[in-house]
Amino acid sequence: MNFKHFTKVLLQWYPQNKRELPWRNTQNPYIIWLSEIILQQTRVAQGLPYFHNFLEKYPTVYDLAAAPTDDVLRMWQGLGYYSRARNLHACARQITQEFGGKFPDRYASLLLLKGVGTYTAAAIASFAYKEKVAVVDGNVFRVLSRYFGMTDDISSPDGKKAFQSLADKLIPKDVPDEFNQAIMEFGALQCTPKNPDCTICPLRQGCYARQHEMIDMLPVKIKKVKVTKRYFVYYHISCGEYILINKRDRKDIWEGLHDFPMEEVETLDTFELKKSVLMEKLKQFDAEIAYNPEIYFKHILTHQRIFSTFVKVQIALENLEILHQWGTENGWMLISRDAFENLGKPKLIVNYLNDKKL
DNA sequence: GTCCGGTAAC
DNA sequence: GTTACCGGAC
Repeated sequence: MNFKHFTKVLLQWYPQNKRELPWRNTQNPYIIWLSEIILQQTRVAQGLPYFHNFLEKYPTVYDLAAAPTDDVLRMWQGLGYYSRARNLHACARQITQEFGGKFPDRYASLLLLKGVGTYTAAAIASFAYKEKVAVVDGNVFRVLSRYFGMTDDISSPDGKKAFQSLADKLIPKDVPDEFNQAIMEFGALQCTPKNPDCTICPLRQGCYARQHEMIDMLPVKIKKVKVTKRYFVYYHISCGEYILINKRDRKDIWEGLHDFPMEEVETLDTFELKKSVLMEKLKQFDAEIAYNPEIYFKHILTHQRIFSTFVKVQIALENLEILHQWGTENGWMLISRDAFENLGKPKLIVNYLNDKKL
């Protein structure tokens, strides 16, 4: 395994490259805790002035606990994620009221604190008490996934566990605090999210991502696209050998593909043919209409779930000319079945035409 | 405009 | 298990 090499290089790299930051070189849990809460979701440069302001105004956890919540929130102004400030304050009161003013000194007990999750508990436990528990933050995901070629999804709980497990195997028992600082600093300064300079990387030998040209693909983070539901009512309007079709335009799915005239509705449950604007217009034609609301197609895209029904309209041949005119006015085309066959269509339409559900 | 990121609440 | 929370960098 490369474990030994990885850890050795990191521990060697860190003292030569680390930034001098005010919360390093202290084992005061209050200072470490304060800095870690501020640094959650926040870059060092942005958090630094807040850290100084807080420590000046609240030198001890008692000062912070005694402050009005409004003051704490005012101090936090501009830093974002304001639940952190509320939790910071609640945690300070927790410490003074439930823990006699003394921070818990073990990972498991630190997790009981408001606003302290696995990362922050590990950071405090290792930095203040040298407990051998690995921090896993965004930097650690990146460094480990790239060096070891770990493709687990970091946005899933299982993926997070896999990284925690690996980090816990890597962390040395003699200098767990140094290791935690080193791997995060390495991620922040050397193994950066974008354009890392691998030519000067001390871990380039043995780096999986570099050897496999996967720097830009790691870590794997599966985007949680929110799936929206949409409801389409399609009108399959034919006249002899001709059908009325629609070319889909920009700013929506299936740009440039062909489908039918349609109406998008809020939900199919309450859709009624007699309320349809299109049906109203179709009344001018001599037509035969078939619609079964029981039958619908479900179509799944990455970010959309489409439910659609089809209204079949057969128009008398003598209406061909006026149908063509009406279609043109609406930006549709009246073309032969054969011609439609040769146009690109969404899978949903193809499924319908193939009678998948009808 | 897109990406980034710990925790708690849902 | 999934989502809301915020501001800054690019």
